[in-house]
Amino acid sequence: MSSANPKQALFAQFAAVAKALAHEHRLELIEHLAQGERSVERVAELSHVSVANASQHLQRLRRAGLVASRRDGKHVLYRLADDAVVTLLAALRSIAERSLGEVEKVVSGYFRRRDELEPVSRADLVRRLKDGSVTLLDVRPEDEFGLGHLPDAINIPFRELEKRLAELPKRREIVAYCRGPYCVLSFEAVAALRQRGFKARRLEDGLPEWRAAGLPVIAPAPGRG
Amino acid sequence: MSSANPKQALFAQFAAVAKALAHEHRLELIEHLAQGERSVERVAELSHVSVANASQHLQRLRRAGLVASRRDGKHVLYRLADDAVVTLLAALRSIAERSLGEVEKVVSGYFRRRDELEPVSRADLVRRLKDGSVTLLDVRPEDEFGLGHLPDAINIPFRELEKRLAELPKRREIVAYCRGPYCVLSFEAVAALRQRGFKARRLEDGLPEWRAAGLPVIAPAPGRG
DNA sequence: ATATCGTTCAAACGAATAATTGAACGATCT
DNA sequence: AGATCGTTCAATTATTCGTTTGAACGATAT
Repeated sequence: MSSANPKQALFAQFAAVAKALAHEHRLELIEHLAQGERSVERVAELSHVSVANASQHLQRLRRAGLVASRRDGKHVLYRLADDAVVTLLAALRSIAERSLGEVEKVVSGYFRRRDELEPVSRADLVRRLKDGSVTLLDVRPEDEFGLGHLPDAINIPFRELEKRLAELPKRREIVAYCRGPYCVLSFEAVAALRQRGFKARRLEDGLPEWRAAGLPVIAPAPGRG
Repeated sequence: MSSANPKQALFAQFAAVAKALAHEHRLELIEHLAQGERSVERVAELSHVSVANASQHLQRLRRAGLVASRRDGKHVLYRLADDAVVTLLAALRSIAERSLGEVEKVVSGYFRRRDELEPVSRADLVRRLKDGSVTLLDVRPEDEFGLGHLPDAINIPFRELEKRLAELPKRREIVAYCRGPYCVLSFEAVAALRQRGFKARRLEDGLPEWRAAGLPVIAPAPGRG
């Protein structure tokens, strides 16, 4: 009987955050911002929406406290306000995966034979990096690598992978990672590497999850900040 | 370049779950269902909405895979589809607390002097229960206790607390819990008990969080199921 | 200053969502 | 069968949300 009014206010605030997440474009914007700071124009382009539209969605996210922004010359750079946002997205994903059969289908259909590729967990990777028994490969585009990457990772964007196979060890196991659980780059990379006779596996997570877990990330050189 | 279409579908599914959460009434309905199975009429009453309205909200939640329902005679009983829903709500709460200043104010204002009451963590409680050094007190209404409660807990609804102080130990520490982090019952109970000279603290979480963590819960007698 | 470029604002329209009402449905009891 | 009670459905209205358009703003660069 006690908590009528303030409780309402509380739920209203929680709902405000949920509302901010409740649009596919905004979720995609967040995923891109999870890779690092981005200008409005850039995320608009990555998400295939108009600049004006992206701008409004980003402002909505900012009002909800999910992202923050700063000005850098002509550009306004947006970023996640908090790594906990990645955790929230992971929880959302977990529910969607568990309860919605369709997602399962999409995942297992498009991200083919997911299990066959035996993903490596974060904890495993940490161990293997310590004893030096793996080579860590970041297959994202060069600019995203520049915005932050895992320690000891080498960067060969997926598109250049075939040309640059010589840079990779033939015997040692290779662990590839990219943006996150639903980014296809590392799937494709592992498949390609295996076909060429390399020993390759995927990291289960991407950079944002790694960072959200509090593990060290090589930050960008503080150039234009 | 690779993941245009299926990615969209994925984000659309995630957004569907977020949309289901994006209404304060639905969040409140979920909180009540987190206590255990409830009829439409009952959650409508608890949430102060009309039955028809609650029914529609509940169906929306069901479509999103967040809750499930079954028929029991005249009644339709709803429950959470998955304990992971509690985890998702916790993530939502954590973001809202961190990023929205207003929630902080509400919390520290209404749930007064939260820190002074030194909440007990789940892990702590498990340890203390093992060595038998605490009495565990459930201050929720009797019917909610009946729908599920922590092992070894005794039930004294908050409204009866003053009348039934004799049932509580004077020396041993008492740990009180209720519905969850934003339920006031345990705050009030601890304050009241301390004023009477009892040694009392709050459990940090409520029943739903306990259950979601995979810890054992005394289930209701399978009477009308 | 003027031009240019990235971002935001304001207005407008169509689409989706929420709450209310009263009727319909389903199960139980007499 | 008929009555009753809890739940759902269908239709309505008010409100909110999403996208587009074109203008306005702010920070360079010439």
